[in-house]
Amino acid sequence: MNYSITETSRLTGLSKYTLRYYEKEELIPQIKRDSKGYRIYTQQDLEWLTFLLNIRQTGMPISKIKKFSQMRFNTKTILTRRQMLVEHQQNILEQTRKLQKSMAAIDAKIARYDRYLKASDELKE
Amino acid sequence: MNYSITETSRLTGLSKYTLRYYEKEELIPQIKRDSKGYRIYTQQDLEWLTFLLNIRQTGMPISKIKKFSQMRFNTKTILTRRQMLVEHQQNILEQTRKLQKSMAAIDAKIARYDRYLKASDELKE
DNA sequence: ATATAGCTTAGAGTGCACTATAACGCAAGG
DNA sequence: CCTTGCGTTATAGTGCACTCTAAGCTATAT
Repeated sequence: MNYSITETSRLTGLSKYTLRYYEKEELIPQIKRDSKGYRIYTQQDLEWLTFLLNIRQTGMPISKIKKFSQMRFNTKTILTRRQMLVEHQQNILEQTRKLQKSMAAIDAKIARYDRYLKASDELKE
Repeated sequence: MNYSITETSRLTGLSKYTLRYYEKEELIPQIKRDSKGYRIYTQQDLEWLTFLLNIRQTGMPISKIKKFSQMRFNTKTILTRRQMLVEHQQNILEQTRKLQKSMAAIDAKIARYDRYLKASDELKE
């Protein structure tokens, strides 16, 4: 139920450096400490990190994630947070369109290569 | 049929700085010059830039685009180029999966918000 | 003729997101 | 008792992809 920074790093794929950096940058709350002052990540912290990772990996900048995270424990901010997420969904859709367009362009180029390869192959028969 | 750097910038959305940078970095060939030494982009240059933009915007690093571009006029490299593009398609598929996963996670969070908003709204009736 | 607006170059600066270093502390195992 | 192996902090460095500056050169418009 509780995890050290090493375990959390392994579970999330984020380096220890990054975990400390995210905490300093207020992307995650101040993590609880044990008697030695070591960080103890809870299940809730892990879930939060997992969500952050999703939005981070799809391009939400640190600065926005920071704003979003700072509103986390204030229910008055729910509409604002909702709006931020809706905007990020628009962003994701835009990225998806770019990926599709790029995929199609590459398909076309590969098809051209294959026609060339087939044609030069036939010369050898 | 031919374009100045300003027109090319407008047509591609790349800044003039970036166009010169791409040329210096060999992502595009040495562009033809007019009597004044100004760059003249041909239709073919534009098409190449459009393709580069597609793969760049989907995350292919400059270093790889450079390798790819340098092979462009050598038909012996077609299989290598083909392989690079296939690998980039794998990359695009992976990105697509991440976008979908993130989209689903955001959907779920928005649904949570909406349940909260609905519940607190009902208290006011 | 001179201001404006375009172009050139080499090289410096920026912003982002990490990533690493230095210098240190503690506590359990051989 | 001291090495290993965690942890801490503040701060510096890295890599990428631009982005801009400085200094200068034309050609056309007023």
